[in-house]
Amino acid sequence: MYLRYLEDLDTQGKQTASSDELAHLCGTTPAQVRKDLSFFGSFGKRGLGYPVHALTAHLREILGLEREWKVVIIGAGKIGAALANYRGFRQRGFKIVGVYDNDPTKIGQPWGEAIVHDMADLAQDIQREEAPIAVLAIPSDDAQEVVDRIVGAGIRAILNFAPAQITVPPHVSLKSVNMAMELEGLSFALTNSIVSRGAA
Amino acid sequence: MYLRYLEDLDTQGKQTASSDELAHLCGTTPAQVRKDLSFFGSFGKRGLGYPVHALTAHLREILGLEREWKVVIIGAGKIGAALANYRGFRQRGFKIVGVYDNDPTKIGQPWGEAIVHDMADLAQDIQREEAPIAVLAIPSDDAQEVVDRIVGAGIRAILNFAPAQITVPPHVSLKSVNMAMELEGLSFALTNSIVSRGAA
DNA sequence: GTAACTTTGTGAAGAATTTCACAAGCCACC
DNA sequence: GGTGGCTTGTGAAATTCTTCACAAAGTTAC
Repeated sequence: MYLRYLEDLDTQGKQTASSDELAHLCGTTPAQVRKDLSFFGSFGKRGLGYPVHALTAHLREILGLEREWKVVIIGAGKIGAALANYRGFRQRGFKIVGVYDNDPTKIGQPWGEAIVHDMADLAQDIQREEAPIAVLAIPSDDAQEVVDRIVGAGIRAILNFAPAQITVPPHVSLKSVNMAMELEGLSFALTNSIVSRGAA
Repeated sequence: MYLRYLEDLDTQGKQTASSDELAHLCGTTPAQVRKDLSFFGSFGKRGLGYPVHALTAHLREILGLEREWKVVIIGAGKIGAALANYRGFRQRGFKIVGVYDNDPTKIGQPWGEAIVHDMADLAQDIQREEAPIAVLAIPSDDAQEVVDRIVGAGIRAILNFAPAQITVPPHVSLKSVNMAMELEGLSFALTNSIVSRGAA
C-alpha cells in the first residue's frame, strides 16, 4: 500500500514525504508508518521525511518486483479475461506466459495476444517454462484437483479466484480472493452499522 | 469462513462439528474457533460440539444474510461480467438490480438477464431503488469521481475492484480488491521464501 | 446410575501489535 | 556556526489478539 501511494507521489514529482503524510494517505498513523518502514531499514531523513523515489525503489526490491515473474492463467472465462486484459500486471513485471482451459471450443482460440492452450498441457508447460505463479480462475469443483496437479508440476504460488477453499503444501504460497465473501463482509458491516475510518 | 465450511458440512448431512474439526478445516486452532464463536453467543454443546445446521443459520443472521441486498454493478467490462455471471451472488441474497456504463456502444445492450443502463441515471436509480451496495468495476481514473456521486446518492457500501485508492465518508463501508496487490504479496512471499500453513 | 470420555466456554497467561514519547539528527535561516 | 523548527527511529507502555488450561456440562457404555 505504501508503494502504491509513493508511486503516485513520485509521478507527481514529490521529492520527500513525511510519515504524517503517508499515514494520512494510507489511513493509518505516523508511528505505524515509521515502525513498518523501519522493519526493513532506515530509509528516512530526520527533519525531512522519506525520499519518495528512493523509497519506491527500495519497496519494489523488498517486494521482489525488480525481476520478471512468469504467470499462467488457468481458466479462460470472464475472470481470466479480466486479468489478462489488465495492463497493470505486465507493467508491474508479471508476464502472462499462457492461458489454459479444458473447454474444447475455447482451446486454440485467440485470446488477447495469446491463444488458449489445452489444460492437459498445463503441468508440462509449467515445468518447461518454469513459471512460478498461477492464477486460478475456474469453477470451484475442479479447483483442488487442478491445484494438486500444478503443485506437482512445481508451481510455487497460487492466486485463487475460485470460491472454494483449497489446500496446498507449506512451501506453496496461496492467496484466495472470494468475491462473495467480500460482499458478505459488507453485509455484516451494514447490518451492524459499523463506522469505518474512510479508507480500505 | 466458518459459514463456508459449516454449509459444506451441512450439505454433507453432518449434525455436529467440534471446534477441533472446524479449526482443521479453517487452518486455525480450536481455541480460536471457540473464542470467535463465543463472541456472538454460546452456540455449542459440551461433549458434543456445535450443531452444524443451527450454527449456519446463526452466522447467516449475524452476517445479515437473511435479507435480500440490492446491488448495482458499475462498469460493464470483464470484471462486471464475471460478477454478474456468478450465481453465488444471488444464491446468497445479493440481487443485482442494475448494470451501468458510460460507453454509448454498451448502453442499451442486453447483458445477461439485464440491459446496460446509462451511468448518467446511476444516482437517481440508486435513490429510487434504495440499493445500498455498489460494486465498482471501472477504470481507476474515474473511480473516485463515481464514488463521490454514488455516496451523494446514498450508497452505504462499496466493493471496489478498481486498482485505485478511494476515499469515502465514515458511514460508508468500503472493501477494495486489488489484484495487482495480491500478486505483489505472492511476489514478496516467493522472494523471501515464506512458508505458509497451507491454507488461505 | 455411574464412571469414563468429550468438548465447550472462559478467565488468565502469553505473545504480538500498536501507540506513545522523546532523544538524536537534519535542514534552513540568520 | 549556532539556533529553531521539523521529522525520524526506537525503547517503553499500552492495547489487542492468541493460546493455555481447566471447571462445568454433556454423552456414551454398561
